Parts: sequence; C-alpha cells; structure tokens
Amino acid sequence: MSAITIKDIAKICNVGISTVSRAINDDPGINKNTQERILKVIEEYHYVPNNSARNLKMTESNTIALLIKGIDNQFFQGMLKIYEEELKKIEYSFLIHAVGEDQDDASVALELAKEKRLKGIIFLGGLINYSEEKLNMLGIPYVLCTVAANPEKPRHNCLSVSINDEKESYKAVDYLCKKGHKKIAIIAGKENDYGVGKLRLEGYKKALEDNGVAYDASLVRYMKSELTEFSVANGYQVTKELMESSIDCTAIYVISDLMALGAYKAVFEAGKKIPEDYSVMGFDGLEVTKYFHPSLTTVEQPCSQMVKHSIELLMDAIDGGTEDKQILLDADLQERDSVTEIGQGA
Amino acid sequence: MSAITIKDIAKICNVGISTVSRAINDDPGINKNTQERILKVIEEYHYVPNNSARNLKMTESNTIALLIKGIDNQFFQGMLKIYEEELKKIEYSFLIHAVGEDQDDASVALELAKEKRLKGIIFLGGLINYSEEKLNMLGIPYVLCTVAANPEKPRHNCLSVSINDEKESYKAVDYLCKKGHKKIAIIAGKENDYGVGKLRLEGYKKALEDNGVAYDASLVRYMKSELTEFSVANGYQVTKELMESSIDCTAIYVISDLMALGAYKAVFEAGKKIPEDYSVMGFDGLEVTKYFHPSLTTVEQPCSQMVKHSIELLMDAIDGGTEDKQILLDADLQERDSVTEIGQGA
DNA sequence: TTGAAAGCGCTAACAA
DNA sequence: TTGTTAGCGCTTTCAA
Repeated sequence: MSAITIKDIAKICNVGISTVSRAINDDPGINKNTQERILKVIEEYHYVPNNSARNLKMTESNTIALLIKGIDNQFFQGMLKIYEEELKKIEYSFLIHAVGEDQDDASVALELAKEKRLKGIIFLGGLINYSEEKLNMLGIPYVLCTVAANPEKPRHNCLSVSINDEKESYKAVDYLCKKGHKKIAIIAGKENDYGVGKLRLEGYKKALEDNGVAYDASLVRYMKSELTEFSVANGYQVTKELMESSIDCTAIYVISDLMALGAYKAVFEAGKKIPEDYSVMGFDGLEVTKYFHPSLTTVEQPCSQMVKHSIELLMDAIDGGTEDKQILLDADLQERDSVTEIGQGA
Repeated sequence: MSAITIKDIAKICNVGISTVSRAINDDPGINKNTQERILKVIEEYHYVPNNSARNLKMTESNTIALLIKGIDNQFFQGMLKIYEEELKKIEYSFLIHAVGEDQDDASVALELAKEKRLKGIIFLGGLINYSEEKLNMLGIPYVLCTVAANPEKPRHNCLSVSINDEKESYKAVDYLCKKGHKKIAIIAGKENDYGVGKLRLEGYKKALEDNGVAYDASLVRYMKSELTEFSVANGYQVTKELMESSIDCTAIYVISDLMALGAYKAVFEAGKKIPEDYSVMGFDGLEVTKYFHPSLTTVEQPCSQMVKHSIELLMDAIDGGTEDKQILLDADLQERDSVTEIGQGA
C-alpha cells in the first residue's frame, strides 16, 4: 500500500518519467495518444502526484494566498465568499490559509511563501503591530486588507485597503447626535484594545466633542476580556450591566453588529423597546443585521470594494507596478429601524 | 533576494548541513553551543526552512488534518474553536484545510495526505455521496464528523461521529405535537436535498404520523435554490411566502437556526407574534439562538462531544485500533421561549 | 516526440 | 559530536 509515484507509472506505461510528467501537466509537446494512454493508467492506479515534490522543484507557481487571522470572525466570513468569486476570475490559483490564534501571521506567511512559492499574499485581519521588516522579507508583494489603519501613524511602503475606523465611527455617533441624542453609551472594545476597538472609540469621542456633547466616562462600557471578543455574549453581558446600572442614556452605539444582537437582548430583557426607549447603532454591516428586529442601523463596510481593490493592488504589484499605495474606502451608514429621532426635551 | 537555504547557513557557520538540520530540529545529539551559534545565524539571516523539501524528505509527520467543506457554515465555525482547543492537548500537530465549494473532498484529501504525509484526517461536513473506495485509498485513518448519516443505509468500514438527523428531527416535531400543534409548517432543505435536509424532513413526516397528524404537502416549504443554502435570507424568503399564502398553521419548524432568524423576521413583518401566533422551532443549537428574541427553542447538536469523540476515534485508529465504528450521539432539545402550548380547540 | 539526467532543499543513515 | 552522502518525487533542460 506504499504510495505510487511517477516512476511506477512510467514503468507501467513503458515510457520515461518525463513523458508521464508531460502527460500530467498537459505539456504541448506530447503525443495526444501517449498522453491519453498514460492518463488512463494514472486513473486506473489512482496515482496522485506529490505536491511537495512539485513545489520543491518548480521555480515559480501561479498561486496567491489569502491569509486569515481569525477565521471564526463573522465579518471575514462574508469577505471570504467574495474573495472566492473574485479570485476565480483571474489567472492565478489561490489558497486560503487560516492563521491560528497563537501563531504569528508574518512567520506563517514567510513559511507559506517559501513552501508554495507564492506570487503574492493578501492579509485579512491580524497584524495589529506587524513588523514591516519581517513582512518585507517575504520578497513577494502583499496587501493588507482590513487591518486597522491608524490615521496618526499612516502606513507607507506597503499596499493596503481599509476603512478609516475612526472616521466611520465618528459618522455613526455624529448621526446619533444629529438625531437629537445627547446621552450615548458605547459598547467599546476591550479596555486595552489598540486595534479597531480603540479607533472606533476615538471616533466616538470626537463626534461627541464636535456636537458639543460632554464626554461621560460612565457611558463607555468595555468588552469583557474573559468573553470571546466581539461576540454576541459579550455584547449581551456588557449591555445588561449597563441596563442594571442607573446610568441614563437614550442611545447605545455598539462597535460590532454581532454584539448589537446581544445588546438587543439585554434591552428587551430590561423590558425596554428599540428604538422607543433606546436607539441602537451597530458597526460592520453584516448581512444578518437586516433580519434583526428591528433591523439594525449600522455602518456598512464596503466588503466587495475592499476585496476588489486588494486583488487589483496585488496584481499590479506582481506585474511590477507600485509597491506603495494605501487605499482608504468609505463605509456606508445604513439607516434602518433601530434608531429614532428624539425631541429637544429628552 | 534569492531564498537562502540550509546550505548557505552551513557555509556561513562553517559546519555541515546536517549539523544545521540538527540545530533546527533540536536533535538530541548536537552540541548545545554549536546549536546556539547556528540558531543565532539563522535568526540573523532570517532563514526559513522550506516545508516542501521537508515534507518530501520525511517519511512521516505527526500531523493530522481537519478538512472542512463549507468553511462559511456557522455551525462548523463553532466546532472549529472546540477542535482547536482539543487538538492542542494531543501530541499531534494539526492543520485546518478548507475545501472549496467546487472541489471534491476526497481528491483534496488524497493530495493533502501525500503532500503533508498526514497521519489522519477528520472530515467536517461534505462527502454527501462519498466514494468509500476513494477514501480508503487514502491509506490513513479518517473520521467522518457530522456527515449526514442515513439510517436506512448505515455506514460500515469507517469511523464516524454524527447525530441521527432523522431521529432528532423527529424529536423536534414530536415536541411540537405534544404541545398541541397540529398544523406544523416546515422550512426544509432544497427540494432535491439528499443530505441532512432530507433526513430532517423524514423525521418531520414520521413524527406527524406517530402523532396522528395528517401530512399536508402545502405545509412543506423548500429552501430557495437560488439563495445561499441555510442562510438567514433563505429562511426569511421562504417564511415570507408562507405568511403571504393563505396556509394556516400554528407552528413553524425551521431546519436550521440561522434560517429561523429569517423566519422570525418574516413573522414579525406579517404583524404576528412569536410564540403567541406562531411557535418556532430551530435546529443546530447555535450559541446565538439564546440571544434571539424570543430565545429560540431548538435541537442542540452535541458539538463538544462530537469533537472529542472524533479525535478519540482517530487517535485509536492511528494507534492501530479499530477501523470500523460509528458513533451516533444524542442531540438535546433546548426548551426556550419560541414555542408555546396551544389549547385543544386550536 | 521522447528519455536520461540533473537537481529543487531537506533529513537520515552511515562514517568518521 | 560532526560531516558526507544518498535520496524523497517531481520538473526541466538537453540530447537523441
């Protein structure tokens, strides 16, 4: 039952191994009859080429990889599908590789690039405090997609596609303010978050300031670090505590849609209504938010665009184009039914 | 920028390449000083071993793979996390590999097994009409996890862990009947489904029969094949049409939790209440169903158990144990707030 | 149109 | 404790 190799097939077919290789790879310079004969034997003996040997030997592949940190992240799930569709359209083959929670994205990328002789890499998530040096050692083009962009420390010498989390978060809170809300609670990231959580909180603060609303620290509720980040359970727990406290507010801004569902539950359990008693605003624009009841007003990230731009950037770079371009996309505030205008006297 | 190899490191360190290899692999028979010196150079030059060469050369690895068909399936997402935790505990390293929608699981498994010299494989999902022959050609133990088990055509000569979809579905519908429901609509799988969709529908029919409720074809609503399978949108659309038809029913059994959220929305939009106007029953037991409003009564699959058993089975088989054992686990009906009892006169 | 042969980068005997 | 060497299974010159 030891594995059958190209050599065995060659022997069986009474040809050289290079001829078998040609048959497998559909080399133009092979007799069609010979090829057919070999392919039949391969089929019959269930021969499967060893990819390790292939990758080792080939000087280059036509493969690009999608490296995902946080495969269980709902938001990436949606993007994955778009990537699959878009990547089908180009002449490159691609592979999706999940990076474990405890692994270092850059190291994984390095290994994978060598192993598969990748032409390029797209990073989805992760790389919070990535080392530019390490990434540049990849020796191949890469694009950072949806990796938190800090506007105060703009990136350079890299390709990236993202939204301005601070600005978009500002948009959300500004919208609430314009709707007359002055007491806006925020279900924020973990207290020591330096990624999107921090940026979205910054946007909240700025919007409040610009709207002449005093910042009130008691309205800022951080995610529980003992619960899964950005999870429904986390949103529920934090909002529940908000409801149980005597804090007074008219709107709750939840920095991720999934947590907003948990927030809904906590509000309902407190015997309150959305949006009559509390307006709720989400962030991300997950498809599922349309089916919340009431449907969730949220900031929708331009997933489709992000995917397309990131692929374009990578293709350009592979073809020798620019290696330094940061694309910042606008998100889209979706007005739905979870936010209501409140009167002046509120 | 051509890639640096073990040879280069050997030259730089003035040692043989096997010594470098020993340093990398922490071979017991190496001088600690030499090793340290080599490791330092490796660090300095950012040398990364080529896994293809490694895999090719090594006669065996200590790796098992988790092969997932339908990485975007919410249900698998939850299991993934449990797998990550459980697999950390054993002495094998593991990799998660997503099988594309258009790829054949068995072929992917075959390739991967060769490429990585896998010790074993766990299949998550997929393999609806798998070829036993092809799978056995793997030459390594494998476990089928949550792959629809047809009770009329029991598997043999394989390792599997699953629930009896028909029986558990029966449980759900029987529960509804016992609660007094006689007009129970089902949001089923696609019309030509031969996997869990069909089995769950069978369970529905049997439960009805055993409870003396006449089967009414107009109460069976199939998933839209033009929409994503088991998606919220699909559940919404199908339920919406049910609401718009003049069909009379008191309960709606949705064969997947996510679709149930869509069903909720359609019911609410029709101006109806859950469970007052319609009782709703789900299936799968996703964590998020606790946060539905009202919380969803559903059949919870024993994910944690499935994961543990599948790993155990695989370990046993690798250690030369049995190669033929099918484990059928019981699911757990979670009574929550979306189902109510109705009077005799209904 | 084909086959022989050289290696891709690594590990694992085997010798030293 | 180390170095030399023979492949792992494949692709790809090169020559026939």
